[in-house]
Amino acid sequence: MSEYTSLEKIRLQKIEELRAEGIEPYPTRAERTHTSAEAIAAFEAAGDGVEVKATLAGRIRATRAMGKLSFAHIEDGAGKVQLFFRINELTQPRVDFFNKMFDIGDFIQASGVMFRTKTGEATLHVHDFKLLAKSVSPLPADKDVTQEDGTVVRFAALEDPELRARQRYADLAVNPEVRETFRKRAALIKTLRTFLDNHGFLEVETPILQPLYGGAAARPFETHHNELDQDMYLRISFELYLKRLLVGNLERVYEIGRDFRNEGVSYKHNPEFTQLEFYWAYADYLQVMELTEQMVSYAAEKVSGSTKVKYSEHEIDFTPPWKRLEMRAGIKETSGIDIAEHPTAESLLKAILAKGRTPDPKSTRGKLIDFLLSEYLEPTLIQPTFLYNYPRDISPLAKSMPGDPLTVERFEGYVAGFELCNAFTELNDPLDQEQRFLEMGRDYEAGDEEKHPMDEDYLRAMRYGMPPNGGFGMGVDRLAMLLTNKHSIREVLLFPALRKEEFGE
RNA sequence: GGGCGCGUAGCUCAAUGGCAGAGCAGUGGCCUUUUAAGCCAUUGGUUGAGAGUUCGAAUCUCUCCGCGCUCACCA
Repeated sequence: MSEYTSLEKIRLQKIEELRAEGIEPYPTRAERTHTSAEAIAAFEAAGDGVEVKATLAGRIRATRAMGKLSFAHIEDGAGKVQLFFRINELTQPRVDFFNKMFDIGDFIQASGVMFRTKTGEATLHVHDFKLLAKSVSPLPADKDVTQEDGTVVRFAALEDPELRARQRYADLAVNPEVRETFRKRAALIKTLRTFLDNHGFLEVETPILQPLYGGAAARPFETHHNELDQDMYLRISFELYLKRLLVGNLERVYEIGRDFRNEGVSYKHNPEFTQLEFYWAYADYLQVMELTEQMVSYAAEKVSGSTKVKYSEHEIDFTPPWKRLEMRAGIKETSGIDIAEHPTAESLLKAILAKGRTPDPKSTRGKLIDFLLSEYLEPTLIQPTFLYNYPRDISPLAKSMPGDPLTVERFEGYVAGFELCNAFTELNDPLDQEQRFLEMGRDYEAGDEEKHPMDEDYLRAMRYGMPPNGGFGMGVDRLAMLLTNKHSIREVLLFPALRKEEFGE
């Protein structure tokens, strides 16, 4: 345990004094009749001369002592309300007791009658009060005031992004808009569930701890089961397990849960993130496209109140239909390179080098196309756009287009210049799938660390027969960013991954 | 992992080679309708850690730690 600061020592001293006076600083039970918002609403609704009694409970956020009277603001889950202490009802020693022993950050219970102050604020006139929990460490100091025009001005807010993420509890305690962000996030996830439930999808849970990983090109976290003496992996996607369920005649399934990828961290990547995947029997990627724009616009409407949301300097319009752009055309338009004219990696690499760009020279053709996509096309895709038809060699689980074996029926949804979702007409041919795994295995030999291992059980499932189907995956955190106007994934994760903190011994 | 930047009181920030400061928070006092309450007084620092240069380092150099931005990576 680290040393207490001088401010903390003063508060610890107060705790001792309270106990010496027979006052428990952490009493077991609390009472309240109204939340702050309920008390104010009841007061506003009551007619003149009607007394509104209330017992409130919350955390002290500001105090203003004036000798024979004191004001304080407390905050609870519903908002803030002002308390008014006066010697007439409480006696001077009780007012002094409040001023001396209560600090910002303490939890208090106060009973009294609602009234309006000279400045018009609905306030609890306190007749009795009680400490509910003493705060030892001062919250990161923060004061704000709502001005007459309704704007909130914040003074000395807690802003350090590291501290805010590491001590999210303090961030939440002092920054109400952070609480609002996470309420919106919860609403988003609930909305996605409702939408899929209403469309006949069954929510399922598949293993997070897996003997073999797959379904995406990513490096996994590895762990070990002691009793089984077996290496295990944290899943990098849900895909292969959800598609096993289609074999089992569950026609529409979805899962919302955590994926883990042992890779870099950035404003749009966290090592664990929330993924939504669904698989839809007898549908293809075009039907999935339509369901996607419906689902996302529905979520935007429910969470933000409109299918148009402000993001940075843009207004993103999720109203269907979204723009559809064939990937080849989009790349040609933005980079000037027509990938169809370059059927080999060598030829395409030459064309890119001629532009003065330098991709990894060992890249496959698919990787080069992806390079063009992210370098030229992706930043231009601000409004929701479906890019469709992808090269086969970077899509080992997607079905080829009839008559064009090198292209697969796949789309990705882009918004605000980043990838939001990824979907395809799923490969359901077990022999083709085995071939793709083998190709991936060869790439793996060549040193790529992100290739699919052969999943024999998945192939066994496929051999029983899998209905044709469309599959879909979406980064829920990224959608949460879009709907809350946040520009880092850390802002929509309560506890984002951070380097381990060193505490003194 | 590479590049750039940042780290000063509990919080937000000054001080660019010459006495480490302000506002808020805290502590003591005055104050019966305040709301960033006000007024008077006052506490609080190993300037992220360590080493070096210098008469003198928050400031310059090096190493380390942490964070941010960015590149790579992330089909």
